[in-house]
Amino acid sequence: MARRIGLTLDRVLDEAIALADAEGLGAVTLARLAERLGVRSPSLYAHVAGLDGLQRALALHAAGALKSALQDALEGTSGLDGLRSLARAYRAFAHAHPGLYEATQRAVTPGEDPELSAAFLEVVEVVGRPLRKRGLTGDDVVHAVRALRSALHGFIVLERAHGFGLSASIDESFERMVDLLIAGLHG
Amino acid sequence: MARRIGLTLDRVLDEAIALADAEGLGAVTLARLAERLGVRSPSLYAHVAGLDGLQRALALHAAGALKSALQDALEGTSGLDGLRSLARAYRAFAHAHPGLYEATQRAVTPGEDPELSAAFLEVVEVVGRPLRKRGLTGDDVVHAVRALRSALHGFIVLERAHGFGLSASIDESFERMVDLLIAGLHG
DNA sequence: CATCATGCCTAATGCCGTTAGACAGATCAA
DNA sequence: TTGATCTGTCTAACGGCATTAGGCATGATG
Repeated sequence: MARRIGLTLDRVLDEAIALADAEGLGAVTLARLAERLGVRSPSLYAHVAGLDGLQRALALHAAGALKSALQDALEGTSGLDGLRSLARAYRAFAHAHPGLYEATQRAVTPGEDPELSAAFLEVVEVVGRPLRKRGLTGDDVVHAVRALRSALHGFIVLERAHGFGLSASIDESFERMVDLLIAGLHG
Repeated sequence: MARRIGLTLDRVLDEAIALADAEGLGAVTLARLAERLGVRSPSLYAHVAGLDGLQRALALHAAGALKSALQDALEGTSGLDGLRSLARAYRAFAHAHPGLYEATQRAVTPGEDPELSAAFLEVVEVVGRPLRKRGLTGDDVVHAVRALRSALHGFIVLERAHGFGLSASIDESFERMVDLLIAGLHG
């Protein structure tokens, strides 16, 4: 009976990512994933620590992907351009990989899972880079990064939840918000 | 056998709210709710249209409660004070009623459920009030409200998910972000 | 060729939401 | 008071989900 399918953590993760991006993180269930992989759901436990482990792996992968996207956006820019480019890349990533971006929101209580915490921290560090370049230091950076992340993340969440009912252009709203942030963040 | 418990939509909702605020919206299941109410879960269907209906009712209630809180915060303020008071009230509501605030995030696809859409729109309208008072009109109000909501909502979500790892004061981060927004929003 | 580890399987458990249908108690008409 | 009807709760049952235990064939290893 159909043994040794050749399942692999990477295969499983790839399929999970595809499913998450196509139908949302909530659609990523072990049962559906197994079906897509031509396997029974208990078989997945050989590669992943249950649903929770899968979601954690997704979050880890998502953090790395987001970090890369932001780094790329910063490449060859300077100062204000960098901040704007970063903001656009952030939203572009969320649009291109909605499920992965969702995975980024996984709550991680302080003590547990230092690896995931570190991965998230690396993303935060990249966001802070253009701010430090502009001369911010110490807690000023932290506060500024928090404001930036809040605005970007909030915008994306509201946008995806169809929270912007009125008819004005959402793209323009985003650009204006970024203008506002850049201006306020010592521009 | 134990008939006519006297269950009521309000009783059900109150218990659901208590559960949501105590353990998060995800903990609000028909099974647990029924147990708390001393009833079997199918009995809830006489009062609520399944889990989805319950969540919708929670969202509706939450929108009303948030709107009231924001209106109260605006009472007797003017201009800049109003905006700051509103922002603080927004976060205070999310802290005091985490489950209810979570219910506020229910995604509602444009066409369906006009009643819920209208309820959410009323909250948005209150947020826009101090901006209109300061002379903003037309799309300027819409864009400004979107920026404001994004920042406030994003901050709250990140805060609750323990997304602010570093040690700087979260309260100060919030005040600074509000400063930034007020300054940028034509202050 | 014999052994063993591994990757997949089936079976079973328990939780969940949901539906169908029975029934007791309240309400109301006569 | 009696009897019919309505309604809120119940039990039973189904299907989907995650998860665990245990079996077994295949591939790797000596």
